[in-house]
Amino acid sequence: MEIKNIKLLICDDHTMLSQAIAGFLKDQSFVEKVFVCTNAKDTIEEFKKDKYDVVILDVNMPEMSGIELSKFLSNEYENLKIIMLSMRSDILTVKECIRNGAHGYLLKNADLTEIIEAIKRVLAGKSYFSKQISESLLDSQYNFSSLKDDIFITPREREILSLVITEKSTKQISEALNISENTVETHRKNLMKKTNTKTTVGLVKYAIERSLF
Amino acid sequence: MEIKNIKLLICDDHTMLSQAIAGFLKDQSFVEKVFVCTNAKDTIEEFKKDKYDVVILDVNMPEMSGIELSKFLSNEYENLKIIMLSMRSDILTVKECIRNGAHGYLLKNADLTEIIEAIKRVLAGKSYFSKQISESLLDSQYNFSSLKDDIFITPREREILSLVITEKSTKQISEALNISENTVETHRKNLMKKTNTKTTVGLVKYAIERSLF
DNA sequence: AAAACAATCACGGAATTCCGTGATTTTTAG
DNA sequence: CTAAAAATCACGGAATTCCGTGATTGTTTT
Repeated sequence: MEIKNIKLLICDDHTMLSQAIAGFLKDQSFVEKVFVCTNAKDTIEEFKKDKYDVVILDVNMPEMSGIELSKFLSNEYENLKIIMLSMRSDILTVKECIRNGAHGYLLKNADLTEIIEAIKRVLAGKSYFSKQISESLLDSQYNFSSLKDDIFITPREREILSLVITEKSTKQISEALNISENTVETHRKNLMKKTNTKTTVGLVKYAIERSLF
Repeated sequence: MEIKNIKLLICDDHTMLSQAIAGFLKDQSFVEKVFVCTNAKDTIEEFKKDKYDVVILDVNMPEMSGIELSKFLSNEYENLKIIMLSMRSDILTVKECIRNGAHGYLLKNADLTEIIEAIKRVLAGKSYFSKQISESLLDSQYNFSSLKDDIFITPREREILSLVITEKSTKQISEALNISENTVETHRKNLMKKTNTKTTVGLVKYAIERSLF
């Protein structure tokens, strides 16, 4: 099957990156159109106007993240291929992207030409991951610790975490939520267990890095 | 004065971005050469081999930051023009860049064509800042609070902060750096004062949010 | 209905952070 | 050469986090 007349959409709040990549892709012979968006809303709008074969989505965007957008688009458009773009290489994020419809995952510090490779692969019904990612993914298949990695934070835990990262102490949180300090501590302990961190610092990093708030 | 035969060097650990921008710049008539680096070390090496008119440096890079690199290059090469590239728009960072020799400051979410404008401006001996930045800079001239904002984190403090965010305790840090726990505590206290935070959590947020590491 | 999960609470002790206050020694820049 | 800035250290006490261990009560899910 020959690939041609492909229509692409890139969504990344770093305009400089998306425009530059768009310029690069426009030069490719198999590309018919490249549309650039800087946020999820515009992307959804544009999808109502035209049909696209492949979208390249930044994972971390304000308002609506690329992951949420991916979930939405993959539900709406059956044949659409989705490639995520991210500067983070942690497996949890990658897995979450896959669960939400992504077919490929590219690192921003990968070589630019990987994009071409990725587009061709996903159009051929296969998947594509930056080298570093695919290695980690393979590891995680055989690695025990990666399984318990599949973390689910409960609503209450998330609520407590949100207060933790605003520099509230256990006492302050307990007062804000009208529960005992012991309970708050238990939640914090469980959070640390689930996120596999030892200190509040780790918790904060976990939360911020995957832009939970 | 006409601008032509310009040699550019781009340094950004996000290869995808630097390569894409390089592609864009190569198409410009006034550009003779564009060299791409992904880290400070390679950049310094390359400068020993060839002469450049303008460098575009990412502010946040692992190992040696763009700011440090800027300081080094502006000292070594008198006529070199330096444009910083960053995703953060906080004035403190901008000011620090200026202090360290930068002539321009571009946001990654600015329009790609701004680069052309910036290059032409700095080559003409002027400065260039993304709109959002120049507005903030103007504000800060008249705004009191922005002055006391002028935080200077010393190299040592930065070092300690980097260990703090890797979940190291005061004791562990003191051992790693071979200094007393008291000293580490003092640094932490000073950091919290300077960053206007009350807890380690705040410190971690400060560091991550402006991607200091 | 039983198992699994979520949310709640308790206690005690070790470890760590936080805070004020003050001081000495390098190092750096004018 | 001298200020200024940076890095070093000290002490003591209050506050907070961290950790283990265990338990009760609802609420889903199968």
